Amino acid sequence: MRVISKSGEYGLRALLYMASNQENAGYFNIREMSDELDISFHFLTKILQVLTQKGILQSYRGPNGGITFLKNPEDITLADLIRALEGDDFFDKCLLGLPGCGERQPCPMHAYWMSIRNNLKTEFETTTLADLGNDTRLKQFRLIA
Amino acid sequence: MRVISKSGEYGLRALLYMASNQENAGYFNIREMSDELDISFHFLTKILQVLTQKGILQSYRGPNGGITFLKNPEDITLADLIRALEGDDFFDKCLLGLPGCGERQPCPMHAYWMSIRNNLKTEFETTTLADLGNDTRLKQFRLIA
DNA sequence: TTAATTAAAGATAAAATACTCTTAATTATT
DNA sequence: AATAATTAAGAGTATTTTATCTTTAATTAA
Repeated sequence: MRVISKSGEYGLRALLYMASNQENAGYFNIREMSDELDISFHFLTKILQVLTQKGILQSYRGPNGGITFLKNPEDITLADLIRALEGDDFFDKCLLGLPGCGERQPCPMHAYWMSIRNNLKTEFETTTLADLGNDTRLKQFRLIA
Repeated sequence: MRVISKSGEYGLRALLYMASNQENAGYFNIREMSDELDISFHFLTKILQVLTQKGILQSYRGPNGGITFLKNPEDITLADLIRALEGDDFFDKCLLGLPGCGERQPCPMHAYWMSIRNNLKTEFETTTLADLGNDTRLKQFRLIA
């Protein structure tokens, strides 16, 4: 089950990395992060730009510039991040992909899937980056098979 | 959230259709089904072939041929169907897409995601086509916006 | 003024997905 | 035996999505 795209994966990895290296102070240099996380610099830059536009991160140009959190990690939920990178309707799609499926015209899977989807949504909405980042320091951001 | 591919959607729609029209007896003609469900005949044929190879359906060639259930709808779970069409590792993938992520080398999201994933898996493993097909007769297989 | 950085937009490449076409095999009917 | 109706199988094509790269602009520090 591919739940999120590469953009989502990279964004999540980047934010977890940042959340677990907050002592860093100042701005995170994107080039360094992209090296560290083994993500294409330009691709990562674009992803972080989106998160900046969505009000999750804050950027600063010029020497010693970079990015940092605008909202605190305690206030950024997994759902925020995923909605920003995968689209606002992420948690609202019909399992069968039928156009027009909804309360008024439910598809055969509607009620069943909605309940599952809502559980997932709740889970993601109540988990913050801080929750995840806490003991992340010890863990792997890059695993090589 | 796109959980399943078009193949998965089409396969699920087709099986729900069949499960809710069992009085039909005999074999379901694929051409008719593809018309009814508005799915390309050749594409649907291929999907159903996979399900036949996986031992979920049974086919019969020649005049009045078609497909029917090999296993009973009460014995086909959503998980069976999805595994057949999306791959056996559907419920086992790392949220971050990291190679080598597992118990021995967990990624930062591992424990968290595994628990969510397992709930979903259990849900899908305990829901059969019969459960879903029961009152499907009344519902829409094609919704037009 | 220069160098270091992110911003932005567009171009390209690669991969995955979706779909189509053709031919073969099987079966019923005549 | 011949024909027509079907699914099987595999190859081929098209489309879409995802990922990446390139270039230029804007901003800032030194």
